[in-house]
Amino acid sequence: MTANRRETNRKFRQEALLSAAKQVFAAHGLEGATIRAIAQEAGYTAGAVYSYYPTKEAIYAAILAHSLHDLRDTIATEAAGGGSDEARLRAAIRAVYRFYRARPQDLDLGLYVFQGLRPRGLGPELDRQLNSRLIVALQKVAGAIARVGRLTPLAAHRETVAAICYLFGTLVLAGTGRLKILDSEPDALIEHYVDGLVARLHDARSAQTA
Amino acid sequence: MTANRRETNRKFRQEALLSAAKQVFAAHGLEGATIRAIAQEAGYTAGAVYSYYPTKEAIYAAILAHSLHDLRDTIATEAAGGGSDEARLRAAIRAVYRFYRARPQDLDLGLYVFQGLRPRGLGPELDRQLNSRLIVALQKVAGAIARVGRLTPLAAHRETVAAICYLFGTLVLAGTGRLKILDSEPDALIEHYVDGLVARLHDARSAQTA
Amino acid sequence: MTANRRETNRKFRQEALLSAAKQVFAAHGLEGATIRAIAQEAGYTAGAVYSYYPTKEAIYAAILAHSLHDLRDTIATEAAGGGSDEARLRAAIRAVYRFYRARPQDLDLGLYVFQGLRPRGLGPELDRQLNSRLIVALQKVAGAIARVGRLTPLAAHRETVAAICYLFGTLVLAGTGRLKILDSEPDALIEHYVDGLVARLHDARSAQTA
Amino acid sequence: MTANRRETNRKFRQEALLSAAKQVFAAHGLEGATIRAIAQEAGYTAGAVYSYYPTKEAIYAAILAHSLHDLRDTIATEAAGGGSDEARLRAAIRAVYRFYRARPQDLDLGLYVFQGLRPRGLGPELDRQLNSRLIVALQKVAGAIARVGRLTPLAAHRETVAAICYLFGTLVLAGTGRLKILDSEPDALIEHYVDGLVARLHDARSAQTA
DNA sequence: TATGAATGAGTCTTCATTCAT
DNA sequence: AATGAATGAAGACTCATTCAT
Repeated sequence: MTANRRETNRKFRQEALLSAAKQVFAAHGLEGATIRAIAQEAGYTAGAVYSYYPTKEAIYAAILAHSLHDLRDTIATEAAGGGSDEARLRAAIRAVYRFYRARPQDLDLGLYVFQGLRPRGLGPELDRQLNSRLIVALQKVAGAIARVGRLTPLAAHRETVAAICYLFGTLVLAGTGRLKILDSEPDALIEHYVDGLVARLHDARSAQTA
Repeated sequence: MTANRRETNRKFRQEALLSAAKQVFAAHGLEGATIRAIAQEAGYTAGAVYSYYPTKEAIYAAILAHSLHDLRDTIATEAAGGGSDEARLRAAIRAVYRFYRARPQDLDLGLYVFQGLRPRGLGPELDRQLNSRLIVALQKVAGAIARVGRLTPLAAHRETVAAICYLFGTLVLAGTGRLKILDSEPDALIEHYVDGLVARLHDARSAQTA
Repeated sequence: MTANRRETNRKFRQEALLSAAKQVFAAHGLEGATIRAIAQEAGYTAGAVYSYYPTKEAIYAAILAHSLHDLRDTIATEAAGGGSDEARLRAAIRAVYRFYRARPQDLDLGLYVFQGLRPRGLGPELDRQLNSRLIVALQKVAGAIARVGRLTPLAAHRETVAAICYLFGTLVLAGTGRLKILDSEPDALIEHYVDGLVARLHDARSAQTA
Repeated sequence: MTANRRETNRKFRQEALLSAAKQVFAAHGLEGATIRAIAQEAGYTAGAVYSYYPTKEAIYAAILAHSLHDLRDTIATEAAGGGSDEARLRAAIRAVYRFYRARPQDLDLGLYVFQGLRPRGLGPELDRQLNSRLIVALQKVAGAIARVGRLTPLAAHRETVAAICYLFGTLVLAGTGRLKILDSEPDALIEHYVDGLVARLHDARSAQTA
């Protein structure tokens, strides 16, 4: 039991550290997120951080994993609510959108990790983990799309991917300030897209029925 | 004349340096693109770089400016070809897509510069330049969309922005390897989107005529 | 207690570093006093220095502050000894003289900091500190002069400033080796001046009495 | 003759360069006086400077030599004017004072060169040259003092050195801004000193006569 | 003589990381 | 588990100086 308690404590502090890291990251950006800053935010010394994470990259990885976990939860929660399939579809897409809109750093991090900026050492293991989580998260959306449009899994998948592309494109452009220049609101763009998508799905269903 | 020759030589070396910078940037990412690495790639000493660019940021700016310039040219060329409005519209969208698909670093840079990672000092001047170029580039697309769908400028603008979102989202996801995991081809996604867009525009036109 | 011990240790090493800095400064001049050289002299790596002083200028400031502190102490001690007002006056002037004669680098630093060579960033804060200390130190001298000569504060002040001019002039010329060329001993010059000053003050007193 | 003309031209440009150096030095301080800045001020490229001076230190040396030359001229001119010995004495001292007051950089340089800040390579040769010039310059003052006070050469020399100490001390303290803090005007201090000196010399003369 | 290109040593500073305590 | 001291490699940038032209 004592060992258990210790383990629990450890986990707890590890989480606290992660939380601090997120805050620093959000406040100072990826580059400004030094180990020292993170430690300080958590009330520790730089050295102490290494009791919990072997490497700075490991912290990034943990944040990212956390983020994806949260994303899955969010989708599950929001898309699980009662209502029609259509309502759940709308909810699922909106959930993803709002999630990243509210946590732009998570988007940055996700892109950062797999982009040219990639820090070495994150390696394929994390990559696989991320991918599986991503797929699981998307399955919800794909399922909803399939049901609303009575599409084959393949067609539903394609439509889902398209939606994801649009979604992330909107998020990125909004996050980089380009949308403002184009005098456009990301929320409206998303709603517009979802409306179009639903309409298309209904059409597909009608065509099929006919 | 000698002065002229010298100036030419200088420009040439400046370009060579930029080229080296692009390569380093492509190979090692933005963070790995140290002045030393760039200089070495170009066969110079670090100090020599400063004869051509006063600052590391200036190099980034130059690359970005270059990229935007090329983009404009590409669009102009590809979308100017004869053919129907529809053909030109397709050409314009494809041009943007192919451009960034072929030069993923340019996409990175464009996003990088205005993101959380943003280096200070590039500032509003470059921002404005980028914006104006972006808008000009988009005008081509918007014009084509308006003509094909006989849309009001406002409606055409909205449709254009949506297309851009989709376009960049696809590019980003492709560039970060996500699309592969989702078993999707970016080319197909783009074609699919364009087809849908054109169809929608034709519908709009018909509705209007009726 | 442990914290106390640590703090003490830290202070100690900080002082050791300062001491090293002074030596480097004395041996290689202000320009030669690079962070690396200082660190090396103290047996550290360059990076370690930054645990103790945030900036190179901070080291300069610390040395200067130290110096001024010592100067005040020296004057207080030497001019506080028993004896007549005259004796105390002589003691005070000699104290300043000997102080800087024994630590020529401190004179350099004091001049350096506020001269054309001035490093930026030391700024007004240190300036004010230096000034206040300077004035306090001089007050002792001015007081003695006033008492010996029964002068008004104003007259005493003027005489004090004159003495300071002479004092520092002698120190600078001695320090730069010019006095040797002129075949003169700084000690003798100071004594001579003090003698003259005292005589003048006595005269003033007599005149007043009469 | 052609060789002569060439030589003349060369000297001329060398002087122009020196002039530029002085200006840069005055404007940016000793540290800010880079070869590039000097060259630019003179309308040259950095490389060209090396056609005239083998080293940066050589430029410093040349400026200093120039300065001393000018000083000698100034004294000669101002102290040569008709009038009593006393008038010439006053004129000589004032000349030195005004000279350096008007060209604080020259004072800096003089101190710089022989102080802890000393750049290597200026060497004993220049030192000797400077010394001899200094002595010559002072001889004028010493002569005047001797005549006014009817002093032995030795006594006159001592008085001269004392005057020099006072003079330079005042200049240095004024230049470093200390005098302002002490609420004193350097001009007044000098006048005061000269008055005192002259009075003393008259006394000495009277004593001797009696 | 003058240029302009280039060098190379050096500057301060930052930071992830290690380790004795 | 945590500290605090220290390292060492790296980073951008500067500048006197050299040299082919």
